[in-house]
Amino acid sequence: MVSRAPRSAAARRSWGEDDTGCTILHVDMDAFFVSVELLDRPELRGRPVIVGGDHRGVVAAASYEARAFGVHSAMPAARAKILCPQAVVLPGRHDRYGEVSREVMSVLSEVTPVMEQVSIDEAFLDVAGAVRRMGRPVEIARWVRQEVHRRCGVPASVGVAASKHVAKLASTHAKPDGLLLVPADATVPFLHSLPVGALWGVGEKTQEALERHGIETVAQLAATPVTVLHQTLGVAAGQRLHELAWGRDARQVQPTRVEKSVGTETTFAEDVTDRAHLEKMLLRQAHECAARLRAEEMVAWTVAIKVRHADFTTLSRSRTLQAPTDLAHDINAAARALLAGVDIPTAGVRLLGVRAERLAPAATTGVQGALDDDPQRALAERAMDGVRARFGSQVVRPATLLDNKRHSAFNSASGDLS
DNA sequence: TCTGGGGTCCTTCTACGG
DNA sequence: TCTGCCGTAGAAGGACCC
Repeated sequence: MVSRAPRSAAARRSWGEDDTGCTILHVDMDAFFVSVELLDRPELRGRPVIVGGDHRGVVAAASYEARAFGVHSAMPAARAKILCPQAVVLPGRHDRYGEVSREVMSVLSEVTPVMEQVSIDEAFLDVAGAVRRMGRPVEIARWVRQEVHRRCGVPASVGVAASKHVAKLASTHAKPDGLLLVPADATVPFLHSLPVGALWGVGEKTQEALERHGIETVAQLAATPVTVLHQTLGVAAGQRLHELAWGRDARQVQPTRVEKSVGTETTFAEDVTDRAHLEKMLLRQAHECAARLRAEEMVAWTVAIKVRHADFTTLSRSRTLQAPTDLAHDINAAARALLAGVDIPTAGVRLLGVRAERLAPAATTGVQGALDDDPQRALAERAMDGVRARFGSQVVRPATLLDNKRHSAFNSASGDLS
């Protein structure tokens, strides 16, 4: 996928050869979804290719040929088609991307168990324990790039540095298909060569706030008194950015991550004004959340809904349950009660979502389905998991979600229920 | 141009109990 | 009994990441 962080051409140069202490590798796949598509459809190589971007959608990934026309990820599909009308637009095959991602992560896990997968297409490695076996960090980075390409068929860029933040920025500036080492003693000069928007945590709004204070580069940010940053961005964000601007980042590579919420949301093909229609979607989403909770053997204490109006104003409502649950019945009941307290605007609802929050392990919490006084319901939902696992996710569903000529809740990924 | 879907983290506001 | 203060927790919203 295309990083949205700005890059600096000046930073894409040699910063030195000494990788002493640079044990953090950030491995980032180049235009990952497009790379996988080209792997399966080599005849598209050299052409502008866009993945995603259907009706009301945005671009998920763009080939470098498409990027030459100004196309980038998160760009509305309509805009991308105007900029590059000759692009080949593909719908996206997330199962396939997941398959290749697992192959890539398998290669990385041969280097070290101290690996933190950040997303489908990137991971951090702390190679301190692998140096004796595999060589210096830069040699390991070269091995990673070569083996990922040889075994998985997709290009990877690697950043090598003394901290996660700088390794991440290094891989960004190594793209496409490159390797960039930022030696420990080059950390501050490297950072200070970048625009402020390159820093992790500086998006559009933060950048605007900083620019109002005349801060456009990391060097200017570093020179700004931290108290000014506290006032401008809040204490936490101001402190964090000031530390990052001086190359101070003590975060460790964390091999195990604990999930804090699971959710699903759907943008309707057309804005919806019918409350019954919305409730039907909530039920579908509650079942999806619950199935994922059970698959991960977690229960949730809090249920939240998200409602985006046609004019893009977005509101959320949440409720903490009397007891944690992994049942769609409980999640749906809470979500439906929350939706009941929300006015449906005459222009309609664009997006609806359900999220299960404050997760806890089911085994140690041990209160599954406590809200539900019907034990048969829990058995039924678990039986549905078994059937889906064996015959596919579409074979069993609540009766209220069964298709008919007017309502086909499961028919469209974009959530067109009518 | 018109804005997905999956998440995390932080700030602000409010309610509540001592 | 009422009011003010303080700490804490929950809710809501916003910004950010990929």
